[in-house]
Amino acid sequence: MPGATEQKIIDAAVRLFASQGYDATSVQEIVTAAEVTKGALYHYFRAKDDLLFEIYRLLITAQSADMDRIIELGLSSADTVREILVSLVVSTAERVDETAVFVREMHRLDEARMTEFRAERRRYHETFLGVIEKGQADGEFSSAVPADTVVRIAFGVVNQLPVWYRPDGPKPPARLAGEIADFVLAGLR
Amino acid sequence: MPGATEQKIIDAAVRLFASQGYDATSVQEIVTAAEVTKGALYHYFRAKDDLLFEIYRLLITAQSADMDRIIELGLSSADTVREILVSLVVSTAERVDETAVFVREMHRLDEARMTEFRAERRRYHETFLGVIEKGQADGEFSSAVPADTVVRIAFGVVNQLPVWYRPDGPKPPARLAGEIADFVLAGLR
DNA sequence: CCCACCCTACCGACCGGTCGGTATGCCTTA
DNA sequence: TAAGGCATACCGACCGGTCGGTAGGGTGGG
Repeated sequence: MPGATEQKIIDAAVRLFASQGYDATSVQEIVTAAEVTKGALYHYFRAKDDLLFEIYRLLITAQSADMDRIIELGLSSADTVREILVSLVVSTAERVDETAVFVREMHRLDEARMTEFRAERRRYHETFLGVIEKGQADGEFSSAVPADTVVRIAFGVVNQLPVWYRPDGPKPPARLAGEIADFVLAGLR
Repeated sequence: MPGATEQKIIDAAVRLFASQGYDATSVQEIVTAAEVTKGALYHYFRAKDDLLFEIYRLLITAQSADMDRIIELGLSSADTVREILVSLVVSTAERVDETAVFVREMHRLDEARMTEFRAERRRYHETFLGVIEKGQADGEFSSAVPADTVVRIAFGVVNQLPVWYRPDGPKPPARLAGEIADFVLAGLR
């Protein structure tokens, strides 16, 4: 539960990292945009890359929770896949900047944090994979295309979303999410 | 037709930019890796970001040419889509580093070059879009999901490929490409 | 045949400037 | 009056880019 100053710093960092990149954004720019000073930033964060870590943590925690919640509903495989995709696309559209930073700058994490994140991503990845494999085993989905490729395709669109999605574009996020889910499910028949 | 020294510099730059990012890679690192000196680098390139520009140019030129060549074959919509996807996935797998740099650092181009690249990308994008729309108009493809969403999904996988593809992984590129094409075409029925 | 001349390719010490991070102390609130 | 919650001034490392210089091969006049 970050305080007001902490939150202002993170918000400014996300916005600047998303538009210019991590290295191209100086600490001075961040504090100026957040209307605080360097003293305040280094009071709350030990180093610049703690900001990156915090951004990732917030994003991945929220997404993991969403997926777990959906799976516990115990829907059919098709409905589970649809719900996961829709929730993922909608929540990604709501947080395009965070996602853009995450996708572009993940490799800048140090060894320890990288390992931690890879484990979390892997868990996330394999949960979704499990849903599709179950649907294939039950005969609800076709087995023509291996499940891992389907997962790659699904996450591919989502992670590229910050590249082309614009909040003021013609299609609202919910409609986009529906179209993407339709297409993936069509491919699974 | 770059000379040996020039080529060594570009190769080193691609490798380093892909693994550490553009800003995190110093000119000194590049020349050390390429076994040349700063003098040599600045003899061939006016500035560090000329290297980025050159990397993008090589990549996009090759891919555009591939797509044009396939379209001129005059195959059915389904076969054209399949050929485009297979060629794109295979050529991207062959140049994962270039693609990783392209996807992650494109926003660092200056205004003029950015405009030029957006135009080229748009053309590329719309050519593929045209193929799918034609298939839908002919009744060869379903119109359930709008063509632009399909294009986004297809380019999404390809651009995310550098994140997970490993040349020494279990699936050879051609097989991966086939699976992806199968899935997209299944979604278009 | 040779030597003066030149030109391309390359070298590496150096510079101005910026950046992440720190040291120190004030000031408010409990 | 102690303790967080900041502000300000500053540091040293490093970075992209420059610049005076060199090595060596081609070439043309004598």
